[in-house]
Amino acid sequence: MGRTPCCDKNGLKKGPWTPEEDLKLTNYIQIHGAGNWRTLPKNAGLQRCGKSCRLRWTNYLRPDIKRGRFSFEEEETIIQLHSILGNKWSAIAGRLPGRTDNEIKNYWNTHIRKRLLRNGIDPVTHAPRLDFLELSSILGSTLCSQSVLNVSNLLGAQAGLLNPQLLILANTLMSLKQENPELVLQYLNQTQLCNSQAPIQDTSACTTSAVPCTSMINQTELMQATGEVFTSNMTNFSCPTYSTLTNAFVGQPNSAVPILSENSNLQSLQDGNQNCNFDSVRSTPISSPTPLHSSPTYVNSCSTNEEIESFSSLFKFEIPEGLDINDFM
DNA sequence: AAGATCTGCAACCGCATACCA
DNA sequence: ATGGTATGCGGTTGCAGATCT
Repeated sequence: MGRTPCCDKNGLKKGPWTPEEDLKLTNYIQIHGAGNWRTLPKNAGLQRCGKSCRLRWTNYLRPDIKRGRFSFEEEETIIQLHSILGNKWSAIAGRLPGRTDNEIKNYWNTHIRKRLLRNGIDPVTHAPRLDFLELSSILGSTLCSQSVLNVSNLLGAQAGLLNPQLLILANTLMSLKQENPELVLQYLNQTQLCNSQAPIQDTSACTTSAVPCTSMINQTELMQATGEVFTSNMTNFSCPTYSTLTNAFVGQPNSAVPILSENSNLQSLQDGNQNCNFDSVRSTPISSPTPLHSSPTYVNSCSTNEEIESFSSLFKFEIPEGLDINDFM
């Protein structure tokens, strides 16, 4: 139907609201009630368009608006609702008393979306991202196999479809294993990185299928352990804590490295690895219809607890049953 | 210390839909 | 049925403050 008359007519103010304008709008609505936004600004003595007034009232001045940070419960609710409703912010806001659609939208774009991305979850589909599955598969098949293969050869022509740095990462792990297989195997056994019940030496359990080997791999720890190696090979991929590698491969030879829960992972990261940057490894989500760089903000470092927490659970998704990794190769 | 870059959020823009004459 | 207006909604922008180099 007909287009809304543009708000920016002559004499109408735009931009941030002043306290005086807020007061005028609030006073008017308290007396006359909200509604009839077209005539409201004139009646309230405001040089604003009705649209601007409505937005200001619904998103900021309304007395029932809950200000402040979102609680954990609210955040979980938003994620769940978004997985069902998509970007229906008003519908989501309807289930979160005191929160506006604009506030939820902003919070999604600035916090939740980035956290999901860091966790390897596509914020559009809420499914694990394909490139992370690929990396997981590469790492699993690489580390669990006795034979030394070039990952690019392993993937053949499909390798070009992956983030090149994923290939570098996998190749680096293979190089590490080639240079010092005993340490790698020892570490793999300690961390049960290969999900086989048998020791790594019995590689048949792993080489038959990459998927079982990579399910629920604690890859955060793997990343920590190999971070120093990456530093030498990758300019943008560095974990500055040298002790991490030595602790993992040299220290505590008799004590099994614990399989970390999310919380303990968080603690270990907080203790010494806060500056790890994995973003260079992450590629534009293949499964996402919208390019990553379309977002006005894009994380490029991990420095907050929230990010560290998210980071610690990286790769800890389960590969769905029935998913044939060969479909991607 | 200062400039560059990043981040979060309020506000705007334009399209879609509802409503009404 | 048609067309004009009001309102709702989602995407995007701009800016101030924070952080980084």
